[in-house]
Amino acid sequence: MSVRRKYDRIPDPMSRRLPAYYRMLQELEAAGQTDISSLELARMMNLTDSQIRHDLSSFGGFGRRGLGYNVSLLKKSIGDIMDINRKHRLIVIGAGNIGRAVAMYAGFREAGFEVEALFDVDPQRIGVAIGQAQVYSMEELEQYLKNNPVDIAVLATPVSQAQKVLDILGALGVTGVWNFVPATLNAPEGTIVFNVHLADSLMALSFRMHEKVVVEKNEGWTEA
Amino acid sequence: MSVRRKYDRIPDPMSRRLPAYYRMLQELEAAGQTDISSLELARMMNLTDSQIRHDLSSFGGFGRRGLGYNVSLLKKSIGDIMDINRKHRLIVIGAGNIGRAVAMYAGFREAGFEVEALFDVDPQRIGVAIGQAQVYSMEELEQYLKNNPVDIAVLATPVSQAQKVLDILGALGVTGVWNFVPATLNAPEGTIVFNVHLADSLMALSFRMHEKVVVEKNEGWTEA
DNA sequence: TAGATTGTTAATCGATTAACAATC
DNA sequence: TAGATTGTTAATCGATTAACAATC
Repeated sequence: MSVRRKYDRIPDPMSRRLPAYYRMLQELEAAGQTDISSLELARMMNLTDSQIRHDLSSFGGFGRRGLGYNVSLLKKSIGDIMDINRKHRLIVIGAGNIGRAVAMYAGFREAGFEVEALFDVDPQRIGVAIGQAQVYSMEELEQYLKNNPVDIAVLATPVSQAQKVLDILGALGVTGVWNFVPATLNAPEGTIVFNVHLADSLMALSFRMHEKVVVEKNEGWTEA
Repeated sequence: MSVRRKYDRIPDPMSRRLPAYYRMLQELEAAGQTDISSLELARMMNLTDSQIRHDLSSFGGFGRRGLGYNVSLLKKSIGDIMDINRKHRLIVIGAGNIGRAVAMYAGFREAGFEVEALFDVDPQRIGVAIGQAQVYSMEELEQYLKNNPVDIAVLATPVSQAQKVLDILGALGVTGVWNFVPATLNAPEGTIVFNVHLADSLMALSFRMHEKVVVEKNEGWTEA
């Protein structure tokens, strides 16, 4: 791939915007829009046009001066950057509520992220089919990974087991972990862990709701 | 509450750290640690001690010079700031995979976020019990909200229905929405919407995994 | 008291925005 | 060509880090 990059590592705020660009371009493509300017896109996404041009040009110019960006081409390019224009194979560790919901959520499959197997220690869960996949015993994990290389493991165990399982995954060569366990984990060398702390976002919502009320009730600083 | 605040609106990066502080303090409290310095906390959370002191002092000094911070007091204070030291009543709109998983996830209930009802249009789902709650018809939503004021609505409908339902929620006076629908929605006036785009974080993980490989294979810039 | 560690201000760093030449 | 809009550099803004006086 010949994408120009101006950073050693893309800044985090910018990497968070990439999926948002992609989603918006998907919507535009579905709506049949073929071209878009940075200004239009900015209005729809609550960003500035300047920021959009800055972001996109840092990957190397997907637009045409005077004409704007081609929706399909830009979507394809951003997809390449994120490496999502191919199938990803996932396994899920822990077949509880969260693990099952991830395995059954059709949206991921549509986006090319396919859950191929789940693993659990509970004999009640082993052998059960969840969506397109099946629950295996944790004891089968090592053999499974030898026969079926996976791209990403979804971590959805109880908190008490999470670090141990993460270490095992790292030792077995899994390089990407999508972690739903609300614990502070140490990533094994060579493994990237992306944390989804659902309760955190719920707290953040509570905080903003509360803050809003305080600000409305009492303009200016609240001094101790 | 007499929390000192130095900002009109707490900066977003800082508001993201508040739940992380809270979670870490919970772990420390559970482990029986009574006091902690900004330096220790920084090491455990991969932050700088300076940032921690800066963050905490902006809410108004919970520490004691020479001694550090009291774990329980700090946890309580941050809980007050986020307004999570009380029960929150939730309803879930859409009793599909995600809606059901949220309703059944014990972690939220333990943190004081209680799902009291779900709503759906599918007659097959109506009347079914999910965790501690029950699925009602969407037609019952308005009456339900009149009788049972809720703090937060979880939006987990199909994409096609999301904006319509969000507008209804706004009109019925719901001030906080925790949105799991992967669409770009317009928040009704007076309603705070917190978006959880699960697919986005999966794409972000894919991006970082891909970026890492590129960087390792080829130091320096890749020019077009 | 001496040592430790906070709270706070100033310095630095990095991300966003503004401006405009390049060019379709 | 004239108008539009990108790509890119410079200016600004905001967040993080450093430094150290205050004080437990």
